[in-house]
Amino acid sequence: MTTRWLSPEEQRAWRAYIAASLLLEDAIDRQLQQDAGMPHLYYSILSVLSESPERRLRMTDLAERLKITRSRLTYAVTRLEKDGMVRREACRYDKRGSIAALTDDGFAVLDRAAPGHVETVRSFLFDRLSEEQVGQLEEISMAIAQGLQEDGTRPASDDVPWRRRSSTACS
Amino acid sequence: MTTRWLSPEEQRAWRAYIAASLLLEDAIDRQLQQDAGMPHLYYSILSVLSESPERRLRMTDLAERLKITRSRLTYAVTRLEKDGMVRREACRYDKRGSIAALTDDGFAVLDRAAPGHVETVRSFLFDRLSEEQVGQLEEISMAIAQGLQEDGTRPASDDVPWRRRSSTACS
DNA sequence: AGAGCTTGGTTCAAGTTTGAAACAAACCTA
DNA sequence: TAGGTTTGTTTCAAACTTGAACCAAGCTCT
Repeated sequence: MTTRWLSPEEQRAWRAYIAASLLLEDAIDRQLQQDAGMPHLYYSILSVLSESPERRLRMTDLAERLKITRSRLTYAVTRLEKDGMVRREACRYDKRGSIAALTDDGFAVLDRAAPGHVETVRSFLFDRLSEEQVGQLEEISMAIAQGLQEDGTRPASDDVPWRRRSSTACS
Repeated sequence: MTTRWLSPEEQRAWRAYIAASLLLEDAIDRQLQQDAGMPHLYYSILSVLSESPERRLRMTDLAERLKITRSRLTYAVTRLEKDGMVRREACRYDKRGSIAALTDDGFAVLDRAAPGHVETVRSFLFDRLSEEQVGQLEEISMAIAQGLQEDGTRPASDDVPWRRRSSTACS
């Protein structure tokens, strides 16, 4: 089967996209590292927890929401716990389970960092896009995410990467 | 000054975008790691080099094109050199300079991996988007990247003799 | 010419991510 | 109910990234 190479338009879109996502993540990471002493992912963990019932969530659910591996989450939560932003609790329904709970300190840090973070996202992203483009970005992102989440086991070819499923993500 | 929080639409777009970019990079990294034994960035390095005149580029130019730090590039090129995909050469115009050159082995690896990579990008990205959306994605990405690059610290004028334009292919 | 600034690139330590392997609890099922 | 499988989480080593510090070579100005 002969390769369907990218058209010039696709080529341009792909390169622009790669560049933009690298630069944006970078800028956000830098800002949060500066102002909150943690990378974007860690901030997102606090953020998701803060919106969850009782400000706590099971590790697996948290990983699922954030679209990251369990192992990566374990490391991150360990660090956040060390810093007193999060506390681990046992799950009483399932003794295997572990629950991450946002501490008051964690909430305070989040609260302090939020305005700066939003400002950054706004100035680097939304201030540059028209209202229409915001809608387009959402649709495009949803389409991409959907394709990557739909349940593993694809027909035939087994060297195609698969991905875990879940609903929507975080800040 | 009171924070301009994200509107519900912006919120949704942001979260969808974060999820999509994480998932996509992840899928691509996994595919390339599988099929070419290297992460996406490393593949991109080979790809950019392969399209450069004489298949070589100065470290700084390479870093600039890829939107990564010099330090990160140094590490990556060291690894690629160890694997024989890239060779470092001295720059004769500027004795400080170091040039990364793609080896024949590197080119061969790139050549073998390219179809699978393109197929992945296509199936996870372009197959899910309409032609219109591809255009939108490019415009949105350009807008974002532009804002993040015109970032003070870089004087616009550049008369360096060995600076050149890139052509086509998929990084 | 040479002091002092800038640029190109690497180095180093600390932090993060990855994927596979290890464990333990929960869930079957014969 | 023992044995096997699946599920939730952590652990470990190896790979990668970060940012600051460093060094050498070019540049500027006097």
